[in-house]
Amino acid sequence: MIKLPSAEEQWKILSRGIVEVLPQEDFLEKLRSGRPLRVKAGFDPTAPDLHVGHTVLIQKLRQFQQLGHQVIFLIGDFTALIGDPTGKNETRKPLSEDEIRRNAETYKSQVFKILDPEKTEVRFNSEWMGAMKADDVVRLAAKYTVARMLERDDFSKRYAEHRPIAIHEFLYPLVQGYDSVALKADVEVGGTDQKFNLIVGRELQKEAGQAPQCVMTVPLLEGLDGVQKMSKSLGNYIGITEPAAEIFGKVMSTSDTLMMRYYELLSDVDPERYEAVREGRVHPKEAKEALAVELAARFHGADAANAALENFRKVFSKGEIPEDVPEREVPRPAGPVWLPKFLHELGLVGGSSEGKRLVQQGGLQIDGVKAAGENHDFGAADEALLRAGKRKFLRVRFR
RNA sequence: GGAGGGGUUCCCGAGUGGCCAAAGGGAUCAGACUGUAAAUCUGACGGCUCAGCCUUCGAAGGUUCGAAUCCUUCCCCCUCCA
Repeated sequence: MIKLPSAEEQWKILSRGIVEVLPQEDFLEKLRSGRPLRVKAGFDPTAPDLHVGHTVLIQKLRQFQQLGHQVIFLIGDFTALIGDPTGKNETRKPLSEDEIRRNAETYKSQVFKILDPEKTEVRFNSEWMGAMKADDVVRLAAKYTVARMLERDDFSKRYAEHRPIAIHEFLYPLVQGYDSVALKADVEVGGTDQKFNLIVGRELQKEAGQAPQCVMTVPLLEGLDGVQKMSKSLGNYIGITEPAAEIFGKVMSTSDTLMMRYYELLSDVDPERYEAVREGRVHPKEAKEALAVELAARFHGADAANAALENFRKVFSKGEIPEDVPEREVPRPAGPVWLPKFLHELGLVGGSSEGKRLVQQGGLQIDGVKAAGENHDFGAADEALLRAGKRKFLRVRFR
């Protein structure tokens, strides 16, 4: 049996960066009991590509895990089968079982970059939900009232605005809550948007004669635009499977304000350093680079992260050419080429109109010189280095 | 079942017969400025063999010299009443 640190020590670690724990006293009591807690977090297998926004929660789970608690990684395959009706988005197509299984696998491989697979209990809620008969579902539905459902912010808002709420949307919180019953969860962690669903779990556990779980919420991470929450569909995310250089570049492109937020929610730096950054005692550029290295290293290792840093400095700080410029061989043109088309053929732009625009606006450099016109004669040169916009490089070799 | 509102270019959203590839905003891209920051400014922003041509305004037909705008049918979304 692992000896757990004192409740107070644990609290110090676990309370960092969270929004709230309900009820707090109860949570401390559970920590004091000294037994490993069953800590549940649910994931929807619809989006197999994790981004760093998801990792806020996963990092929290890791803390629990490192303290000796039992983390339960719940994959909501049953819920995914029904299809997710989240608010404004149009109803998603239900996934096939095969897709779900594949997604779940991808999920696991990504999550286990952070969590210890040996110590994580992976479960699927189809295990118990799939076995339910219609009458079981009715019984489950009977445990909650419409009025209480409408307490959910999202529902009440839509109800007030006369926007539709489909009946099955009511089932989501219920199913999620029932998962806690099935798993006998002591704690459930989720994003703030999950608060209502997490609380439903408490109610259902009480009904089932269990001690209700504590509910811990973590903030939703803002995406790269700094306003909306990070999500794949908004394209404002940093994916954890992205190449180190991409992760690095994306972190560097954040505003200073957003960087602070990322420090708060994603970084593992020690408290002194964190304070120094927060108080502006570290130059923002330097702080940002450090964060970019930290995140790139988390998913790709220190070597890749340092390489990304060096390459970044080289290209953007010193204006040099990156290490790994992709190359293409093309037949030597007979005379001057029309650049818009040429760029399109090389895949540097989406179409010749776009290429034309790029050239006109001075966004194209050939061997470090801004292209003067739409036609260019490469003459007898054996190769040329093209730079389209800020980040796209290509070396063409003529043969 | 009844009544009403609506589907416009990536998104929001103007546009009710020609001056409409379609206002405005957002997003995006490029340039300037920088710390590849943010903010700001400038420009671009359907496609193409690019002073021209082709394809767009839910779909298909029709009226007209001419339609996103008018008519017909159809599809889809939403609200209210029951």
